[in-house]
Amino acid sequence: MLLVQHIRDHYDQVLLGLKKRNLVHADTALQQVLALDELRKSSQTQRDQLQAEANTISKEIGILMKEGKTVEATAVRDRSAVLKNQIKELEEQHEQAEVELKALLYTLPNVPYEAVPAGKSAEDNEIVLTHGEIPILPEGKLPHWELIKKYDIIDFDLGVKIAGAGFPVYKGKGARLQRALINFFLDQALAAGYMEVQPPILVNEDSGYGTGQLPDKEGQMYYATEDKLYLIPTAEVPITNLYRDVLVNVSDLPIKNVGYTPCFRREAGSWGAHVRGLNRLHQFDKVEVVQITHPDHSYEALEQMSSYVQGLLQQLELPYRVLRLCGGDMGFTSAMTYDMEVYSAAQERWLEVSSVSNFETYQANRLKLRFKGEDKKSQLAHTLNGSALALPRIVASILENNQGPDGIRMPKVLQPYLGFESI
RNA sequence: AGAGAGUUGGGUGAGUGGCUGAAACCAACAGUUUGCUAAACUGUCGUACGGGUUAUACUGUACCGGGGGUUCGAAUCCCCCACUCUCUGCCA
Repeated sequence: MLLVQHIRDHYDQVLLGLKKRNLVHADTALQQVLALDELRKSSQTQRDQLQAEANTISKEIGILMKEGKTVEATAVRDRSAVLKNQIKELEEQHEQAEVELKALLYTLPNVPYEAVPAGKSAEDNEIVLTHGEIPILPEGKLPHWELIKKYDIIDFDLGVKIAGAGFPVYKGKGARLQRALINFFLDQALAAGYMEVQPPILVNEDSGYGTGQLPDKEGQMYYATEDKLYLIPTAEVPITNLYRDVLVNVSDLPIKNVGYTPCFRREAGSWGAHVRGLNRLHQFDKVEVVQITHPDHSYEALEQMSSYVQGLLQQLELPYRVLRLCGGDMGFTSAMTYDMEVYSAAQERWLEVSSVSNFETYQANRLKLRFKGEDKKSQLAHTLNGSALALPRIVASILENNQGPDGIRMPKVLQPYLGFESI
């Protein structure tokens, strides 16, 4: 959530930023934010003054009562009744301004960082770099959804029986590949200085608001109505919310956490072409890294996280490219996002396997995640996160890119985890 | 799931209608003392939103799990909700 103070002080910059996101009514919305804030402040000032008078009167009454001056006390009490009504009115005005202000702020996305390119859609994303050779596959190459059948390692039909479409069952070497990837990713993150956490995979409503899934994205999450809990769409939600309402010491920054969780997405309305096999699922596995940093260092951290993820892809011997998302394609809460895409050689497509973002103070403001600096004042921290990595599309590209007449070769780094060299 | 107890500042914990934004202790911070460390002593020490100021100072209001109510006045009384703990039941 944007800070009103920031909108007030950097109006033009915020406006320009929101326009980069192609937000049509940005100017109107920002003007309205300022107007509501003014109303909020003026009604508070008036209310506080009256309340101060009322408080004084109450004390006087107390003293009069003690002295047994009942008549005088009654007279003062009448004045108090008048004040009470006025206060109530101002209070309502104040509260309404606050509620409307908050509702409006919830509809405003984060302001993009200056380096974010303008643009409307994925077409306009900037390709930062491309790495690795695209393998030339022999005749008869198969897409991964054929390969998993041929080698009987992932079974979608069984998943349909148990849950439904988009809930695959991993079997034999397929299951072991999952486990190997998860362990490999976690071990790598540990080596890079992240602390491992195992968070709940169901979260309450407050957590959904904290990281920005709510309000608005509730349709994308599975919801357990009986207990009012959401299944997490990403470990970002529980891990970042560990720091909701937390005041950390500046010396503790940066905080670096990593966690493996399954992720659940309803993906309502997004099924169609290009979502075969592992390309899009309702349940998938992901290792997520989260950082909480000092505002001065968050973009360094973003670059760090980006190269960290690239390191993983290099070790897995997958050709990839890095995109800097344009204003129109970036997530609601992000100030800048890099997407990592691997090349899946049988589908002949780039597949997004990671998204690394800096949210600056946008989430921290909602979370009330602050740190106490050297000047003893508390200020909002910056939050970042990235997939490191999401499994299904990694599996898809490993299977496709490494297929050969004698089976599917496994990347060297995974072999110690797998206990076999090929499928 | 049933019964009971509880939720107070960074922590422990007092406080049952006005003198309590809140004792005391601990932690933290600053200073004094000290060859260093430690100890001792003194002081500071919640948050949010306003007013005010170049910025401080100063000042108002609110906040004792959340919401509502009673009252001139609520941490304190009443109602609803959430959460925690204990016992019983069930169970990986």
